[in-house]
Amino acid sequence: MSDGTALARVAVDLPLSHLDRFFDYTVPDDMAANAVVGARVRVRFAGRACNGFIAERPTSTEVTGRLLPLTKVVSPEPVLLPDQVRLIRAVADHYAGTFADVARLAVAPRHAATEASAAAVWPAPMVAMPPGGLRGVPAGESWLRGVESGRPLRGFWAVTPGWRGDDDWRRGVVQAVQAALLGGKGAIVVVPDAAAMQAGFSALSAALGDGCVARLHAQMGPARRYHDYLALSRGQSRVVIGTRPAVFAPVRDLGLIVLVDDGSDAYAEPRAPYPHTRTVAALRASGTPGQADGCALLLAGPARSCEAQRWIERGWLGVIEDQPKRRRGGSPAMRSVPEAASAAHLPVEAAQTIRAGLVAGPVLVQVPRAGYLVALACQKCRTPVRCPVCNGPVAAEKGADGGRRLVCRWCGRTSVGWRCATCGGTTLRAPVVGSGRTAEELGRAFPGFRVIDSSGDHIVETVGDQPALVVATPGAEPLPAAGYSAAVLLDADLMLSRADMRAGEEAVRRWLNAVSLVRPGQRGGTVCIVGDSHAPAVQAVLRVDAAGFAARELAERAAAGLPPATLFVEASGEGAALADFVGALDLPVPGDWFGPVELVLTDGQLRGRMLWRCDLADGPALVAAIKAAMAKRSAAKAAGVVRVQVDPDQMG
DNA sequence: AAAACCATCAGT
DNA sequence: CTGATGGTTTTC
Repeated sequence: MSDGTALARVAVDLPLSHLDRFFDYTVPDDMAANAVVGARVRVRFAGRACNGFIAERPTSTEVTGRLLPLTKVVSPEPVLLPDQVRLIRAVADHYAGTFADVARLAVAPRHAATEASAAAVWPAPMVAMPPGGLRGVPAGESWLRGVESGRPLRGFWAVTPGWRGDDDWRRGVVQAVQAALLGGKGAIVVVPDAAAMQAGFSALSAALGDGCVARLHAQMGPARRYHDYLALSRGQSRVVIGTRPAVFAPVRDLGLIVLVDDGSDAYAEPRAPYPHTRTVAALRASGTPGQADGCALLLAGPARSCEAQRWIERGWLGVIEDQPKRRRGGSPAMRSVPEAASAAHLPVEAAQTIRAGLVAGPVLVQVPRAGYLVALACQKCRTPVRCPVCNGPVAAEKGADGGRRLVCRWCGRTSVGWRCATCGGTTLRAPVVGSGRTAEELGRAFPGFRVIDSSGDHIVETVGDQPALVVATPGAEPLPAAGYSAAVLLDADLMLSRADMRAGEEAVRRWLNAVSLVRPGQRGGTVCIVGDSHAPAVQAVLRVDAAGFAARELAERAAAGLPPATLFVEASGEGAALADFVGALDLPVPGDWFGPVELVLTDGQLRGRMLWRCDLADGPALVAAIKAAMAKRSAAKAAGVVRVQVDPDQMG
């Protein structure tokens, strides 16, 4: 139908997956000026008032019946660009989710007061590309020139791990953004956390000028977040740095997406449909044939995820990295020592590394996050269990006979038949120990030095150049003013023995991120890994060979039929609902399915979990079938909730 | 939640 | 054949 009536195609905010499409409304004359693409509207849908966005302004409609008019244009602000509409649709389709769910992740919530006050001045960025960064790396310079001339190049920048002042990932990111700006386009930089956002923001502001870089981060507060979001959608700012939501940012004429440390678990969105930032970035950079242009994509970091490796091996990403010689020279000197014979107490060589490092500056000691280490205490009176000989902390180990025995982490002596010295109790409890205790222990071993403890809820952001012992969990390492003189990476074997498909990849990533903060070997920087040097992950760090490790890991995953070489889809829910869902499923492709793999009791209810696996090529068909089954259930108003996750983070 | 749709059936 | 009725499907 095409009779000249003004029309609006609306993405209505509905929770039902069988209604996951656009609906056409007429635009009353008095709303014609405000009803722009991307505007928030109110509409009547099935008798009730709903929120929505105008996704298109079509000139004709397929709908044969009578159209309802828009109820109201909430605001003429175009907060959803056509480019985002396509991206949100593509992400929803990839994850068997709905447009409405993805839109909720993509669009900053409205803050009316901010919208009205508006008119902040965003100066135009200045561009004068500094040396170093990508320009100091083979293939980097030509990559930058390509982006500058508007080509949608995709690259993986393997950042050499070692302290180089501000010439770290930030320098290359600034250059890449400048290349996009020189090409007349905008840029998005996505980082894992708020600390990295601030670090990157400072670097970008210093290079481009104060006040021209927008930030997007869920914890910024509604007013600030909407303020910066509007600056982008209005075209006042062309550059944004932020966490997960930034990958959806309304940047006009997008020329580049940069994703820093793509292996970080912070990129796994915890809300439905659980999109991964790396996948969203790839979808956005790829564009839609015939509809949307793609843009350049740069993944950057010292580590290499299996997914990145897969893209590299398929030629989808080009590698930008130092020659091996420069990579070695730019990295700290590496060594490893086996864990002390008994348990996790500090080996002599690690203590030497710390002592030598403390002469020249701060020393980083990386300890696994609380939850991996277990310290024992008396169940009754909570008194920590101590070694009867040296009063050191004690760990429980399995003895040769299979029975439990206690081993001192200081002196290594074993004991059996423990009895609490305070209350006489004989039952042990195993509370989780954080880095606090380790900091305390290390402080005692190196008296006279300042001890800085950074983890969890007490993260220390920076540390000066004076000698200090810095104990930190992965991701919580304070940024050093002049680099760490040394680092000790504790409990490598423990990190690698986690029951997680990604244990190795994740350990290498965390270690290389720590190594990146240590001065190069030429300037005395030393790193000591405490763990089995035969483990491939430890070898990868010793040889600064993230690429070799990723290639090996990817081959192993492919051989085992694990992601990213295959596609997994997980469905979980209460037993009857899950069974109903499985019944509604019409599997179109060959593949395996497992399940219900697990029946766990959650507050008295049976919860089932089911996994499907198929070749990547069959992925779209499997996902479409899963979506169809969900639509069937939602249309039939079926009872119970089934949660579907495509590419789940944990495979169990 | 409301409207539109559709099959069925009693009353012509 | 028509119009009333009630359950099902659609929803612009």
